[in-house]
Amino acid sequence: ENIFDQSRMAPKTPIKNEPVDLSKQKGCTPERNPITPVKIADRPQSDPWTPTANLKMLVSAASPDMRDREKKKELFRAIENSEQSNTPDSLQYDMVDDNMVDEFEKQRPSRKQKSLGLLCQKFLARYPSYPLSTEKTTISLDEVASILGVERRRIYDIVNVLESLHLVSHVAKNQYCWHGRHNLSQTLKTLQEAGELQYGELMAFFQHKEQDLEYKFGERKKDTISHSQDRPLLDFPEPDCSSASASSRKDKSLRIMSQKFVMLFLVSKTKIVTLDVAAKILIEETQDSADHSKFKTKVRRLYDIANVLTSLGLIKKVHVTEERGRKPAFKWIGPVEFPGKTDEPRGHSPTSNPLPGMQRGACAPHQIRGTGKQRFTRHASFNIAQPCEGTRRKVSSEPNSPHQKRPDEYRSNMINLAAVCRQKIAEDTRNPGIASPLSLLPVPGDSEFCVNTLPQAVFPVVQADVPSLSLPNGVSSQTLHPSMPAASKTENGKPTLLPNQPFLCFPSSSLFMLCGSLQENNLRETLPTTGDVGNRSAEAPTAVPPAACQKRSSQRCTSPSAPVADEEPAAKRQTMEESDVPLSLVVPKKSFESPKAESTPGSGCTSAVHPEAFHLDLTSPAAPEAADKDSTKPLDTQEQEKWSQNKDPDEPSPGKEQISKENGQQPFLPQYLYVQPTTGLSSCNFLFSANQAPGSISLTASQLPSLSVPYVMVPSAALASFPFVCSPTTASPVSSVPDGSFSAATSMNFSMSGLASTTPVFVGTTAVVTPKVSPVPSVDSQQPTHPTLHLSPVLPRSCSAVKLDSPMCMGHPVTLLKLQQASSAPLTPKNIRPACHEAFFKTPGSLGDPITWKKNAGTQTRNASSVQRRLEISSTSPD
DNA sequence: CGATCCCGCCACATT
DNA sequence: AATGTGGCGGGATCG
Repeated sequence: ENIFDQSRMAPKTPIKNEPVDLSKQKGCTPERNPITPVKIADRPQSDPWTPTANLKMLVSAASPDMRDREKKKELFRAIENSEQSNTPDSLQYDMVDDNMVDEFEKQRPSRKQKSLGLLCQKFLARYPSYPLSTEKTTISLDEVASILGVERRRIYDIVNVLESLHLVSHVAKNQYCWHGRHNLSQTLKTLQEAGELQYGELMAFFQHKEQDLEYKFGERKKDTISHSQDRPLLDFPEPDCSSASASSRKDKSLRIMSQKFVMLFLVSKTKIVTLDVAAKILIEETQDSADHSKFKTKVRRLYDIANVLTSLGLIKKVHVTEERGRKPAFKWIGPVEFPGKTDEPRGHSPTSNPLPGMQRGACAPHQIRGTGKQRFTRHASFNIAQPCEGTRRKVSSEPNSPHQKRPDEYRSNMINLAAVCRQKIAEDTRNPGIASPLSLLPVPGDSEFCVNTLPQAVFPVVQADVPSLSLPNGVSSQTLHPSMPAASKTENGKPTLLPNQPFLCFPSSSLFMLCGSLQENNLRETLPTTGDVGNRSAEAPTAVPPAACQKRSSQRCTSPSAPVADEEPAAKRQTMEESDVPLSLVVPKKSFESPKAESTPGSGCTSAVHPEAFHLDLTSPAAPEAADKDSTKPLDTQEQEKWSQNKDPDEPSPGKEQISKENGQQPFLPQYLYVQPTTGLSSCNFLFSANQAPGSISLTASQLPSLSVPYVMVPSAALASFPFVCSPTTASPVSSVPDGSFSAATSMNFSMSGLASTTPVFVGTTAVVTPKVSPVPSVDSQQPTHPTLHLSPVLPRSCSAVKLDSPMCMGHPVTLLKLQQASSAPLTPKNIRPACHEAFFKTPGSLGDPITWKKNAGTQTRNASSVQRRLEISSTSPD
């Protein structure tokens, strides 16, 4: 049989004719069933191979057995080489459709025949573009490799790129899960948004300016952007399955590069990206270091990626002739607008319908959508209930599967929030500047999130915030993690203050805290971006809303409405102008409407900001708590939408106003917003701290990555139990370093004490906690310290400390302390699931591993908090 | 001769 | 240690 295949394949037209078997592994079952390929019907026949489906099927059926791939491989090769010439016949059969003129060419295994692009086509031919939601298709690397007659290494190249677009996910060793293109549009949208943030300016710049500038710019960006870019993968929220494993590892540069590359296209106005430009932009690395070899290597990789993307029909090769001559380039031929989902053939897809609730501002929709990608499924806190989660959900939902998609969603939500928050803050702040990168600390209840959520993913978005600049991804990500732990629940805590450090304590039921400092560092860079944004916003009021929103959103999500947009840009500009200005947060009342506020229109968000002493009182202690949540999903959903949309400026909430006022009063002092959630969001509360007074500025100056730790998000549920304490960077004496600049970035500390009932969580932006930081503040500030998260175990046993260093990140050191009660037992992320809610904190296992850390955190979070319940509900209900 | 990019060594991660 | 992943760059081919 094998031979048979091979022979067929061999002759295959050089082009895509070769038949590929598609069917094959659709079954979830590990074992392959020779099932008839249902897919055939399903799949869009786009594939040239279709005609040969029968053969394919046969082949596929046979294939399973072929374990002896090695043997096969050899055979294949031998066969191919020798036989190709010999057995063109087979081709002929299949070939019918096209006669490739050059059939002859194929004769020898010319290099082309072995090209990655061709291989990828074969690979893609095996799976339906739009698999039925019900069926899961697993891909066995070995199998595929053997069937296609290539080494695994090549399959990795393909899969990695596909994975970056979420067409597949890494399920387990040697196992990938085929998702198809259902979520492609979402993914692209997300990438576009992220791309806008990260590369928007850049691309604009390039496009406009051309090479000359490029160089300069390039250098510049290196400073600013480069660091941020690299690090974190740009993951984005992904719909479904996320492979758990993936993230931690090295860089997976191919994946990241792939995403970045795609971003460039999406951001590009012309939709054409030249290789060299892409390579330059994508070269992260050390700024100056030997570019040449690197460049070369980068280009090689880009070719690899381009081949796969070409096979996907997303780009095509073109040449751009410039003054200098013609340069190789690729043109995006895939979907450009992602209002909804482009790809989905089926209506069923969740996304297809915008939520009823969301219509409103352009922004909202898009955001939602973005979120949507993830699909509302998950985020308990937000509860986006989506009826439809359909496809992706399944995957994610699987109890078993280690990976969860949720995280993504969660992330996306987070992101949205962050964006919103930032905006507000930014707006509020005098320095419009913007945004400093936010670090989000989600403290999700679900371990899953943690797991899935890779820092990267979330962060990227976050990073995005920082518009033009690069955000230190790592930082952000790191931050998140820490947050997680924080999330752990404590029971109520009473607000406690720390004597020395400025902390905020709140007893809160569930709430989200966002502590952020805004920095303007990168103003310059931002400028360009800003301009673009502004323009864009103006241009596309509605249609583009999403994109536009995001773009600007990064910092501020302004409402779609033009006016708003204008404002923001203006702010930014100002900021730029006033680089020096300390970041004070000024909260514009109207603008300020916090997302939460929106969310809780009725409920009333209470926002309390106390600049003084950083002390926050949460009046709303009561926070209705999560309880509400349980009750209403629908609401939640809406709320969610709102959330996502929250950008919309429209709804100012009183609370906001107050906050703004307060902020206004003391710009310098850290500001916090606390919003109580009402229904949908109910559980989430947000605190924004805009502290960083002057310091922030310094940062800018310092060049540090712009990161400030702007916000901390805590999942309400998680928080609910514990008291949260935040210390704004600024305040910290230690870090006091004049430059708070760095300090800001510095660190966030979270400590969770596992007091019996209540665990206080401290979040401090200041480096204070971290020894390193404190000691040499100034220095640190100067240098980008590695952003590190330190989790110091407060309690000997129960506590686990994790340190995360992200080289990338500039230094926000974060200290996290988790205290857990003894009770907690380490949980495996996988296990996580519902069952062990309690265990969350425990994980001890890998201290070092951030991921692990996250997981743990996630777990922790999970307690029975309302959030969880929601999640469960949500997940289930759809099912 | 420059553009492409296959091939597979080898390092690092996971099991 | 074995095996899975995947970075990386030499050098072969293509055009």
